[in-house]
Amino acid sequence: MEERLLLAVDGNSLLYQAYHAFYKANLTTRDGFPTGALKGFFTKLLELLKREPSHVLVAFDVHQPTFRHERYADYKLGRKPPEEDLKKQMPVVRELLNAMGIAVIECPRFEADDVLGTFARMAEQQGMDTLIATGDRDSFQLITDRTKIYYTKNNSIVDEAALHELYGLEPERMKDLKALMGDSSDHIPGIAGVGEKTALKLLETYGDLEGVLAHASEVKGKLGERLRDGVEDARFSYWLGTIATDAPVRETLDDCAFVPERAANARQRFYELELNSIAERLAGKDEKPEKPELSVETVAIRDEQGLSDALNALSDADAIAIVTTPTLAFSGAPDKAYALTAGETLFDACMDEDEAYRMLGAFLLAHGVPILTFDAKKLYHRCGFEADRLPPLRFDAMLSDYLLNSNRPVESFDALCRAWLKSESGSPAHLFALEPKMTEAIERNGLSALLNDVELPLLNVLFGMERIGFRTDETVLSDLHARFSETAKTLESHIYDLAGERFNILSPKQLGHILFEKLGLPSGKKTKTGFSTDADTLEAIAPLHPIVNDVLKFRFLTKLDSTFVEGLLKQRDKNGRIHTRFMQCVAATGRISSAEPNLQNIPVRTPEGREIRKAFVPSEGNILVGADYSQIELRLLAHISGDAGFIDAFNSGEDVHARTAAEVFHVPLDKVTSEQRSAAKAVNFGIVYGISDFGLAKNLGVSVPTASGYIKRYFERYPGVKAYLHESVEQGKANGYAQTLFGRKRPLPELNASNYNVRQFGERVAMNMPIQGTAADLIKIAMVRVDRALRDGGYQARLVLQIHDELLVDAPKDEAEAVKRLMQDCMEGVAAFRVKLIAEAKCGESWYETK
DNA sequence: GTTTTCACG
DNA sequence: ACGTACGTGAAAACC
Repeated sequence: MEERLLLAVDGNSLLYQAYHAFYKANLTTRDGFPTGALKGFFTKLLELLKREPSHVLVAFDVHQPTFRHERYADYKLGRKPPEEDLKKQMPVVRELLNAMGIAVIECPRFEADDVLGTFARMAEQQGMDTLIATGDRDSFQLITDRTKIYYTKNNSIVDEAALHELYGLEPERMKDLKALMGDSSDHIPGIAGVGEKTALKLLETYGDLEGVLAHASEVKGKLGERLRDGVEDARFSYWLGTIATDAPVRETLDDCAFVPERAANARQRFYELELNSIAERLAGKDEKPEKPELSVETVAIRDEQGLSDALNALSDADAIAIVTTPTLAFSGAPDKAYALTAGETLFDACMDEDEAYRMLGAFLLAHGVPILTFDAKKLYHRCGFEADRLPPLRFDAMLSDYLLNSNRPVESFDALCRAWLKSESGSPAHLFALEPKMTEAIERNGLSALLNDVELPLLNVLFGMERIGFRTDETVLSDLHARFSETAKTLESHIYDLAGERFNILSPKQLGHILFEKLGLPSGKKTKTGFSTDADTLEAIAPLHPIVNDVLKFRFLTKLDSTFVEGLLKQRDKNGRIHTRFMQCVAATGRISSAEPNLQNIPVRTPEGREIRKAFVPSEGNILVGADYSQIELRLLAHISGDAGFIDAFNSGEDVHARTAAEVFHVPLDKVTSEQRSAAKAVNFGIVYGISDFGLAKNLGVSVPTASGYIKRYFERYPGVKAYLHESVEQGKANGYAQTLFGRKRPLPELNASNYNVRQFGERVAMNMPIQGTAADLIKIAMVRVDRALRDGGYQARLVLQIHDELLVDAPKDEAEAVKRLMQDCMEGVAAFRVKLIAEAKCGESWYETK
């Protein structure tokens, strides 16, 4: 007959032991969920399962008073509640056991060892052997010829013979031993003054407890006295120390039947808990485990000592991988990581994060160790680095991902890991796996130069610009605020008078109601929620009612005031400087964007708005130097299309829009009217945006056929441009992406859309991206060169702002002229095209003056 | 959280 | 017959 074995595990005992064994390892998941006890528990359990038991059960105490409590209220009062993070793991143990198909047995009012005893006897009656796994010596009383103890404290098997060797006692007499000596940890009193030695001696002499008590009068001296006084205590202790073998359990042995194949069901859950070593051991014999790319163990850092230990452990690492979300975490090797645990977990003893970054930063600079990270610029800020002393950056996953798919703005490191690895969590250790994968993709797509020579150096430049900030003049801003808000207030009451009631002018809904319903003005286009009230619509009806211009003016002034004046005042630091964030991985074309605040949309087109630029001033004793490219996108269009006529239009050195007008309208250059020039300018821009007659008509305020005629004549005059635009779309369709001269790519999934409008959009993107994107590449390269030239030349001057085709440098006055020339040279010399690149530079006491 | 409007290139 | 310029970010209203 087949050998049958019951493995009965004391869940509480094993879990406590596992918890304390792994406590020092600070094992957690990436999110900070503690997993040390789980790891210890299941490692041991798996070891036990190697004995191939036919039946397995894990018994737990029920968190209710046991029947012994009821009679002895003080019993075990001294026992501490489980620590917080052990508590968190308790339900997970049950969940995992259930997933493995292992019986979890609890018996109300009985303890785990009572359940073990009960099942051991049940097994014996069925002729089965039992192995009880526990770290509790009390269980030794359960030993029989069929029941052995696996003593987890020293991994030994205790059977009758072993027990005899240890104590010289039969299993049954273990209860007697305890009744005499007591057990402080279990609050079993025993007989005062009787320890293990004495108790063993007494039992040797008199056989059992009753024998000892019966002969107490024969014992001389102090000991005899104690025995006689302790009869009650001893008998009560005997009762307390007796493990039940008849607990009213509902489960039967059949419920404990164990099917090893079923245990593999829990594998996924173990992976989720990042207990990969256990998950792998659970794999069935034949099947290949569906293993994540990496198996990482995360060590929690709770305090400065922990951090400094972790850093010490990495002092010889070749590279350090760092992520900053959800908390700081780093790694020196693919299989191990360290993470600051969030404050609410684990005793609330999380160290101050800023201090952690300072310590990490100091370590990185001291060791000069290359780093791998996700968003290095953010990391530099958090570490408090200076732009002239940065650690070597080996890999920035955010930048690489952006170059590989500019259509998909990078949301998070977690999302990136999900996309590139089969991993649920964003462990810093995963960067070691991402680097080769993404670098290979970068190389395969011809993006290495763009990454290494443009984006990575630019990252440092942008960091410096963000860190230094742009000085602002509070007086200018508060004066403007006073002016704008006062004028707005006057307009507001004027509007209320004209409307005959008060309402929220800024609410399109309420404004629409007043204008189009109450005043009966003709409504133009509609939005999905109602009447449109945008500037175009209102300008069209302005002559019909005086309220309209007031509304436009009111909206204009409140926009300037709230978005810019007030917005900027809120963002000034204690030195009056504004630190924008340059977003390097947002725009699909490769441009940089600016946020919090956006310094790339400070007004310039209107006189009132332009005033705001007077608030942007150089540092004390300095001057601002501004330099901007002239018509860079159109020049690129000329170069890329190779259209001889268009190239001539630029190289003639004349006003390109006027020149275009002359050619398209067949008039001498000096006879071009301002309307003709505007039309030509609009067509030029339209080309860059991916022309459509409708869009041009709308922009110029002419009929669609008229606009269509302009485009037709433009293409007749510049056939190379027309061919280029056609070619761009064809290339886009063939490749699935558009690209710049420097190889930057933008995927064009829109070209395959079933929706006509989406496809049209894709075509315009295909036409626009190479131009806008190449211009973005050019100024990025120019920025790297300007920054390098300033540093290499020993200048104090520093870049402070980029606005797509314009750069601003904050320079000491005595450097102004040199910096001006340097900027112009760097910008114009960034590439040699068939059309010369022109950059114009100008100094000023404020940004207002540098135009 | 989404929509509308509008500032810039 | 369709509904349209390209690329951004921020404030306020609205739901």
